[in-house]
Parts: sequence; structure tokens; C-alpha cells
Amino acid sequence: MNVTGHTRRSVSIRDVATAAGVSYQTVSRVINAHPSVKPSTRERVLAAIDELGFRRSSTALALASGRSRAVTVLTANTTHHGYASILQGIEEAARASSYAVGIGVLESPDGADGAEVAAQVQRAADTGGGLIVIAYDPAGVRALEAVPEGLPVVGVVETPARPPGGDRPWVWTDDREAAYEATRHLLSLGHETVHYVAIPSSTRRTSARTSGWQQALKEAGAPQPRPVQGSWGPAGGHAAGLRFAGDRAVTAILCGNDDLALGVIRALHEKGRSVPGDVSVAGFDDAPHSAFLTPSLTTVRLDFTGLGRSAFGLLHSVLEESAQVGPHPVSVPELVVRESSGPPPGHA
Amino acid sequence: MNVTGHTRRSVSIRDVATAAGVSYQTVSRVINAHPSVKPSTRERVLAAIDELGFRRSSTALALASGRSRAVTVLTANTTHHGYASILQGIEEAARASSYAVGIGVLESPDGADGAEVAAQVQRAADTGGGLIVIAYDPAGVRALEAVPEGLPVVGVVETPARPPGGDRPWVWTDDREAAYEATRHLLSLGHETVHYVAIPSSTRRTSARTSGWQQALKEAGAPQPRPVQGSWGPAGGHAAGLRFAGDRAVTAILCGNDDLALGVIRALHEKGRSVPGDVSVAGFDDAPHSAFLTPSLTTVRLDFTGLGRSAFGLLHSVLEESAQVGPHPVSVPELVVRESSGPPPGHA
DNA sequence: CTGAAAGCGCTTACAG
DNA sequence: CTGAAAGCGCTTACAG
Repeated sequence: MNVTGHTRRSVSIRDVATAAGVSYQTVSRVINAHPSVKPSTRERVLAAIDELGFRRSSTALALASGRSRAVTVLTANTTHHGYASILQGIEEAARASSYAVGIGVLESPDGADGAEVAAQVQRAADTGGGLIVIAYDPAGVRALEAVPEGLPVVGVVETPARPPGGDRPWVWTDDREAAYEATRHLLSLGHETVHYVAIPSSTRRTSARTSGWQQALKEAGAPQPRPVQGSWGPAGGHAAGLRFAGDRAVTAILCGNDDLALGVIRALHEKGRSVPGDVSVAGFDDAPHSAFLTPSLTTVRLDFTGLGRSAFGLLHSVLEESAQVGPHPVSVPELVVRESSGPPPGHA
Repeated sequence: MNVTGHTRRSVSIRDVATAAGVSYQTVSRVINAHPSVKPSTRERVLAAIDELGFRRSSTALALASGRSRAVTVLTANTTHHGYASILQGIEEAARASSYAVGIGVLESPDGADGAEVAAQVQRAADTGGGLIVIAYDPAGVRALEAVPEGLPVVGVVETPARPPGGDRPWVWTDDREAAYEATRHLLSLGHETVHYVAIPSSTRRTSARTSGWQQALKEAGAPQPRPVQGSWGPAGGHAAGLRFAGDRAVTAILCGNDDLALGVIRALHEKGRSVPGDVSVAGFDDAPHSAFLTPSLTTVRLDFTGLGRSAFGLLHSVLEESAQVGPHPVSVPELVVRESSGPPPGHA
């Protein structure tokens, strides 16, 4: 393959045809693995392709055929554990299917006006190919809604209240179950109730995590405190933790993600309350560093990378109209008990 | 703007021309802001564009003009703090210039064979547009080397031994200075020497971080221990920390990144050594959670997001042949002293 | 200031 | 099994 001889004007299908002594049409057949080409002809064409260092232009392909083997991911964030892992999963799967992956960050996770988001969706759509929208936050939800009819799109969403219809290709993790499990774990340790610091919700509705937490409390007949609104990062957890630290009645706190939990633990420590001696804290996600914190963090592991792979798989099946199409929730969340949770103070 | 009326076959420049009663050539002039168009004509065309919901096809544009307003980022990783932040910076800057951003993850950060990496570079090049290669690791370095002559590319590299020539558009942070500062900080606290846990290097040469550390030791006349080889994540730090924990002579450890530091601290804690009471630990990068750890982490803040923005800016100036072209190192690293560093045990 | 032609590198029918 | 035509939606000269 002639890599070094790269020049401005790239070698085209016609150049190959000339070199091989065939029409460019035949070259097209060869590069598309069309069955009806005489083996000897194919050989000659392949040799010419190799010698000339021909690479088929994906933009010409896209223009002529309308297909594009590309996916663009629309997301409000690329660095938080969940988002980053989903992106990683999508990229992995896309690469395996030789799809190009583009990425567009949605502005103003909170106060974005609809027009701005719609414009970004349009820009992404212009690229051609399919769309995957991470709709864990208001900007993402708006983006998903703004996707024009007829454009191939898969949404990565919070657990929907009820499974969407077959025409709605969505994927999600079972956040409700995860929160339920984590809450039950804390309750089983003897805590009277469990407080909750929430990540920002994608909608005004009660999030799946919040509702799983509430259900566990309800089933146990435990008091149901109001959820505390947090942010995505540790600073929000720190602010919430400062408030909890003054209240001796608080002995167990579930957090909407591990970063929040980190902030809560830090705040409790600053106020002289020990974890888990005085207060138990559990997170959500199992970020890479959570096992190495002191105390190491009890959390619920969610397979975001797998979720990303599923999202791509679903989109792929839509784009290539093969295989089955339908929503498929992914792996079951797994409770990981570590040092940050234990019995409440004075527990028998 | 007609967003809802999206159909399979999109409206083209000719449709607009017909609607406006002009030739499609004139429409082309309008959408390219060409000066010589009569204002009244322009108005009519603009109205037609708006009414029909016309969007110029970027793939047709790319095919016809050869330009593509796209950048693809080649990287071995998308989730570690530094990588993710650079990507974020690139995306920000690209979006501001309405460039599309693609991403390709390089396989096998360590043992990748050259052919595989070269193929990935080719695939990225096929997309058209420019390339930004994050060359912090062997796969990235190989990718940068495999970029064919004549393709617009910017490398994000470790501090080069000497500034590259003007034809090598590279950006970097001053890692050498950063490591030097951090080491001097620990030395100034009274430690006899400072040990170092390294991140994997991009080459066999001594990395900039390692060399800054060594220089500070040398200048202070301190013993120069061998650097310990770590990985990118906390697990590598944990392994290194376990080894250090047994050696009472070790009182200060500098780590190649914050995750490594987290692992080291955890290991020391497991072995009953307190931080910073018995051992001081400093990290590198100032990841978002580092301020909220207990103890909070002394580290050196590096502006990776700014670095990403610079990388894009440089590529942009190469692609559009405007403005100045040349390597520009970015902001100065900033030492952030927190709780994890202090005087050695028994220090006056 | 505006239009008619040729072409970017491919594919999709249509012929043979 | 293989070729000649038309076209994807735009741009870049060339005309006027």
C-alpha cells in the first residue's frame, strides 16, 4: 500500500480502472464486493488498487449512495463517569463496525433554550448517518425531542416510566432497581431511614433513582425524607453533606452518583462525623477511583460501557435494516458493598 | 425554519433556485455570502431558503470544494482526566468555529503493531478535514508518525526535548516545570528526598515529568531514587504504594497523576502509614475530585482544556491558512498545596 | 450582478 | 460478466 506517496489529488476509481484496463464501473463492483466479476478481472483491479494506493472516498460514497456509516453522539457532557463511559462503549462498537463517530456537546445543560438545541441537532443531522442522544439531563431530553421525524436516532435515557413503543429505540439501565437495592442494603444494616442526594433530573418528573429509593423506604415502613437536590460533581455533594452533618438523626445517605458521595463524605469529615461510624454513605455508578477512596465507597455498579455498545447496536440495526429492532435494557446493576456503609451508631 | 417537514429527499440548491426564480448558481452565491448579489435578489433567495427549510449538504460541499470543516481526534483513551479534558477543549473550540469533531480511539495503547495504527490513521484521514493526535502514549506517538505527508495534523505531545521546527505544529504543557515545582515543594517541607511513581511514558526516553523531578533533586543535592513504573489508574498507584509502605525511609512521594496518588494513599493507609503524618503524597493534574479527597490532594494543576483549545486553534489556522502558525505551549502549571503534603515525621 | 457548463468521486439503474 | 449514462448536491472557473 502506497502510504508515503500521498498527494493532493487522491487516486480515484477511474485511475484504478485505467491502470487495470477496465471501466470504472467494474472497479466499483470490486470495491463493493459485487458477486458478478470474473476472478481474473478482480485480481487485476485489486492489484491496481494496491499499487496506486487507492482509497475510496467516503464523502463521494455518502453523496452518491445516501448512506454514510457514521454516528454522531449528542451529549451535554463528555467527562463525567457515566457519560464518558457510554461514549467509550459507543466508540468501541462503532469502530468494530467501521463506523465513524462524531460528537457534539449540547450547550447549557440547564437553561438552554430550545432553538439553540434544535440548531445543534440539525447540525449533527447534516453530517449524515445516525444519531445517539444521551438524554440524562434537560438539554439531552430537549435534543432527543428536537430530532426531526425520519432521522435514525437512538436515545440513552433514564428508566422510562413504562417501556416505550417499538418505534422508540431507547436504551437504559435499571436505575430504579439499582437505587432500590442500595437503599435496602442500608436499611438492612439497621438504619431507621436513608436520606438521598439527587443528581439533576432530566425532567420535572421523579427520576428512576429517586423512585427506587422511595419504594424501598415505603416497603420498609421507613420515614420518607425529602430528597436533597445535588449537582453532578463533588461540590454539590459537599454542600449537601454540610447540611446533613448538623443533624444527628441522619445516619445513612444514598447519593445519586459517586462524585456526590465523595463530596458528602468530605463534608462529614470536615464536621467531625465519621464514615461509616456515625454516618453510612453509598454512591451510584462505581467510578474507577471509588474502590480506592478511604473509606472505600459502597456503590451500585452500572454498566455504562455496555449501555453505549447497546445503543450503537440498536442504531446499527436501524440503519442497516437487519436484525431485530427494539428497546433492550442492559445488564443488571450490581451492589458493591465496601467500607463506607455499616450499622448506625449504637446499633446492637 | 421548517424543521418538522423533514423528508427523505432533502431540499437542494436547485429547489431553492426554482422557488426564488433565480439560477442555482445565485443561490450558491447567497449561501456563501458572496458580495456581488443584488440585495433584492438575496432577500428573495433567503426567503426561499427559509420557507423550504433548505440546509446545505456538507458532504456535497466537501466533495465539490475539497474543504470539510471537520477535525478528527485520534487518542488511545477518552476517559482519563487529561485525555477527556483535552477532548472537551477541542470540542468547545471546534463548535465555536462550526467544525464537526470526530473521534477515533487507538487500539492497544501498549503493544499495538504499527500496521494497525497506520490503518486507523488512514481511516481517520479518509473522513477529510484535519487531525489532532494525542501522543501521550506509544500508540499516540506511532499514530502521529504514521500521518501521511501533506495531511493537516496537530500533535498534543509531552514536552519535547527541544522546540520542534516551524513545520511541526505541536502543543504541550510544561510538564517538566510542573514536576520540578512539585518536587521543590516537597523538598522545601524538609524531606530528604522525593520518590516518584511514573505514568507510562510515550517513548523510551525519560519523560518530561521524570526529568523535572530529577532536576529538582539534583539541584537540591538530594539522593536520586529510581522512578517506580506505574500505570494510568489508581490500581497501579496502589501496587507502588504497597511497596513504599514497608520502607520507613520513604517520606515523600510524587505521582505522575492524581489517580496514581489516590492509589498510593490508599495503600499507605492500608499499611497503617498516615498521610501526611508519615508520608507526604503529591499528584499531578488536579482532577475534579482531588480537592474532595481525605486528605485532600496536593497536586499540580494543568490546563488540559486550554491545551485542547490551542490544539484546535492551531489546526484551524493551518486549515484556513490565516493567522499565525507555530507551536505554542500553553498556560503555566500551578502548584496547589492541600492536605496530603507536610513536613516529614520528627521534623523540627 | 447573474447564468450555463464542467466536474468533485462515487453509485444506481439500464443496457448488452 | 462488463460497460456507457445519469445523477447525488454542491463549487469553481468561464462567460456575459
